[in-house]
Amino acid sequence: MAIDRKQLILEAAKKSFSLFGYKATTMDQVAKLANVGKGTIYTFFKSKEEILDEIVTSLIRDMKAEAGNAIDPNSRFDENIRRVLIRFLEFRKSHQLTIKLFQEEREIGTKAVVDVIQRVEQAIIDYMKGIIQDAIDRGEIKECNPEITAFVMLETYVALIFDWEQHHPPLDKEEMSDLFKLYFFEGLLK
Amino acid sequence: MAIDRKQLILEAAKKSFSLFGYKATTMDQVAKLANVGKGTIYTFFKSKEEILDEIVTSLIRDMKAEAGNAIDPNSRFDENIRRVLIRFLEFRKSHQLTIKLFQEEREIGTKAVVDVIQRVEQAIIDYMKGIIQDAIDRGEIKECNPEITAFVMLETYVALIFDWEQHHPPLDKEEMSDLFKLYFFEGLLK
DNA sequence: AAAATGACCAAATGAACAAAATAGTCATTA
DNA sequence: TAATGACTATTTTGTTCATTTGGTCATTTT
Repeated sequence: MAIDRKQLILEAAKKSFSLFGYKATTMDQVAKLANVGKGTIYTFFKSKEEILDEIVTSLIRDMKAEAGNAIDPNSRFDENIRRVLIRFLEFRKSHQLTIKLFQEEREIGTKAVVDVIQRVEQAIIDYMKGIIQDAIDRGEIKECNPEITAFVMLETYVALIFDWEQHHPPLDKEEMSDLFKLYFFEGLLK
Repeated sequence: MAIDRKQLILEAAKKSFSLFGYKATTMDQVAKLANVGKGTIYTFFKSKEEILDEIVTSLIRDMKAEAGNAIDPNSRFDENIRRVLIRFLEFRKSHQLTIKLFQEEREIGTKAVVDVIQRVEQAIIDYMKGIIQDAIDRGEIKECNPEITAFVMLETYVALIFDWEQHHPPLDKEEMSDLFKLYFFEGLLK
């Protein structure tokens, strides 16, 4: 069987995006890395952006799979949702591609990258939304808007992990977990 | 009595910063607006940045005063802290100077402006910290780290007001209030 | 004498232009 | 028929240089 050129291109692009970022990756470079002519790329993809889109689509698939593994049917809802969130953010922290893309979004703001990050974030929120809706249906938590709830939880986690550390000593996993439990599940009121 | 030249300069600078931003304001412009020679400015201030610092210091004083007015001794803690937060963010939304400065921070990232915004944010957190510590002392809420709690509350509010609206219909005050109560005070668990 | 001033300067900025690089096309090739 | 890389229109980058700017200080005004 002949080599799967499309796959070669996707892998080359992913490697280059991870190493140099989206903007700094040239199509010539991708062609060379994939050992194909540049024209070949355009028989599989409409544009550079479409390559990124396809890569991110499979990235989202991987993230969801990882998040699924984090769920333990024997644990309570609040335990599970915290584990899912941690998985998502650790995925993001441990994969070179996501690190580079988030960095490029903040520092350069390349349009295609901003769009794609938005998709990743929405995918996380949609995933959590499902879990939250289930918990409501099962009567484990109070009625609430699942989308807003997922949004607020994600924003809070991101703030605690990325922004708090800008001016304070970082929080360890244990502390994070306790804070989350206190703020979102038990509430501050005595 | 002679005109207070220092005050004239501060007012001229504040007006210009509000209208054009910090970077786009020139010292010649401030001098002209204040009807003083440029050299005079430097008998009162060491640098352009020092003018901004002094303006923001008094801005923080005003914000704290406004926040203080929002506190009603007859209301419960959670009602009060929500009102204080709303006051802070409305202050920020309704004063031309803060609008311009936050915009310049995001869009240009002028160093002096980034520093000054950080000071404003820390001032809000410190103020809330005090209120939270009081509530803990009075036994109204559970033990918690007041600084982290203030930080998370501010981040959440900002996310709901500024980020949520990017891709969703805005939340009205009533909804915001209910969400805040649910997430932070009562908790999601049944 | 003290306070105020604006001409002046070194450094920063940005407009304008040239050169290089790049995404995407298409006639040719294998 | 699938693959290719030379080619092109458009962006991006690098460079130059006139203008602008924050800040100083010798001079003027009070």
